[in-house]
Amino acid sequence: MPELPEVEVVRRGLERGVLGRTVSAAEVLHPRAVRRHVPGPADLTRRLKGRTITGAHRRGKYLWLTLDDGEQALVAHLGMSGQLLLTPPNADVGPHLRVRLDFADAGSQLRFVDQRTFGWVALDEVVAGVPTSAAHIARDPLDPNFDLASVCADLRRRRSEVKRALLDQTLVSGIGNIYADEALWRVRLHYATPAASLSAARARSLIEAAAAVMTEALARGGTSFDRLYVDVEGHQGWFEQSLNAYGRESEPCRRCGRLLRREAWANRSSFRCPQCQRPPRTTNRPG
DNA sequence: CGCGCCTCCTGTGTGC
DNA sequence: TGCACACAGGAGGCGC
Repeated sequence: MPELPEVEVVRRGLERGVLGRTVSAAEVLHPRAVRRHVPGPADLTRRLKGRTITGAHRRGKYLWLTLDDGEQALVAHLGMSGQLLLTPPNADVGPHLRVRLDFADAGSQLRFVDQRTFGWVALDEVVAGVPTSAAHIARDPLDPNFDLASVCADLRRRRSEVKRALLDQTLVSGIGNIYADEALWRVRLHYATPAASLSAARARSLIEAAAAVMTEALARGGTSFDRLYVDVEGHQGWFEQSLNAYGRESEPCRRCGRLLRREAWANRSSFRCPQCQRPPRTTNRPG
């Protein structure tokens, strides 16, 4: 499941692998993969042909390649299982290839491969440095212009559980289920704690913990928990072994030794330590 | 309008 | 062994 660190690894790979290269042809093999490109697959491939890639950018989990016309970008969201791979042109094609870009230099191909097709690619107009499809996405904690104080203030105004707020990409972007659970474990917070009940210091430490764990994950090449995340060369990341909460059901907490629990939450799973991350006190008490 | 539930999708694992 | 079903979840859409 690609979250910020995994998407950043892919972005860096693309920066090394496709900058300055000119698209000679594009093919869409599954229409669902370009559903966010409203004019349709034919329009996408026609407009990509002949364009040179000038930059590789990211905000949260959104990734985009700017083009030499100065106004358009090829935007990609990897969803659950999307991969952007640079492969030799004659490399085997698996069952999940959705979009393919050939380059005029006849070097590597850029392939969008996606088993579950929650991901997508689209050509989008860039406004104020951000594609329109990502305009609603908040800055992420690794953005130089990330405003920590402002995000903490917004977090404390939320009338929802803290984990729900962490996962809201319009509040702070880049955090998914894995790094949300890791950040909550680091600051000993239960996922159901009301966001509005956090002190300013606690809110700040939580966002800082999310930033720290994602920075550490990036340094290890990301988390390849379900083997669906790989970099542009097909290599896995190595942060899974450093996870303290996610995926560690019935394993001992690395702080206190109690066995971690997996609990159903919002149609998903949450992992927590029953000792370090106690449930919030119920708020609907008389008086 | 804020909040939270539902849905999209397919490979993998499990239980009967 | 084969079938049925639960599970994984990012995020847009929609209902309250």
